Amino acid sequence: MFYGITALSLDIKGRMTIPVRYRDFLSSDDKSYNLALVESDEGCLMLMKHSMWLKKVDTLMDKGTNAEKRFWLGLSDTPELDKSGRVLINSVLRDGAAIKKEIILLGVGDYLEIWDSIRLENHKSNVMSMKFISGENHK
Amino acid sequence: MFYGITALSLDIKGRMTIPVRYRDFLSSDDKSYNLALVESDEGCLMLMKHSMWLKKVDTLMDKGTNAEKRFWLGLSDTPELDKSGRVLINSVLRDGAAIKKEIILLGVGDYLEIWDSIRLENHKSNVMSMKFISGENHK
DNA sequence: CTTCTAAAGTGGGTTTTAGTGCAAAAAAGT
DNA sequence: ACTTTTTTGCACTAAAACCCACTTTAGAAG
Repeated sequence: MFYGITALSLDIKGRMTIPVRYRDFLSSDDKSYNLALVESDEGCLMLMKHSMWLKKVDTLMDKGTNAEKRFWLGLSDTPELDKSGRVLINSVLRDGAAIKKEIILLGVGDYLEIWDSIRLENHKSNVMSMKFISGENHK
Repeated sequence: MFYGITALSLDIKGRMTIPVRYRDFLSSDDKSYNLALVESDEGCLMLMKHSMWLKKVDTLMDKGTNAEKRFWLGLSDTPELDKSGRVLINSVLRDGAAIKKEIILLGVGDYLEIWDSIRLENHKSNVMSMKFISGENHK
């Protein structure tokens, strides 16, 4: 299971070094280093095992909506870890999630979220102010 | 149960010495020194037993929202006490809670809160003014 | 259709920084 | 004054950032 927060930076070519503690898990199921990268509708990218992505895609082919297929099939990529443990983040997906150089990697159970560090800060303060406005402690 | 207030300081690498009176409790359940550190939405970090964190996480994996998982899984870390009774506070979490060097540790029942000393002062005066504005004692 | 060029992608080596452990020094408590 | 606890400093290690050179691709020009 993925959890934890890590600050990382992309190199000039848009590659990200995956923290060592995640590498085994990401590659465990089929001995290869195949990954999948999908654009989330919350403003980040999701990084997961290729096998997990495939399972999701299979079920969508059966009974998925167009919109779901567009996300999981269209807005995706299946990169690999290189020998140094790096992944190239497709430039289109990078732009889609406003990812520049400084990023935050969040483990959220089955997958990892890749956030532009500034965008995550904004997301956090949005969530907090939402809570404040609707919470029972207000007024 | 945790209670009480302690002032302490982080070393240059961001490590905090846990007061001795807390150490046994923090490590009692499974003989190991596993802890969990989660970013609170109130501006501090929560430090708790690893087992407590795990219980929360397990329930979230079942029926938690994305936002909740992002919080409890993503904005977390599971550090250990070293032989000197210190914990490394992850640099990203440190930044998230604006923690610099001087910190205040608050025991709040099941867990400990780690506050940047200045931020806690601000928090206290904010809470007081909020109460003044909205409370029944006003005017 | 072929060649040239620029950009994107790949691979590897080096430097820098973060993390860890140990131990001395300082501070606090008895 | 002595013991316990916390702070500080230093040395070593491992991970990630950085840098540079090579390869492949795609598009433009002849």
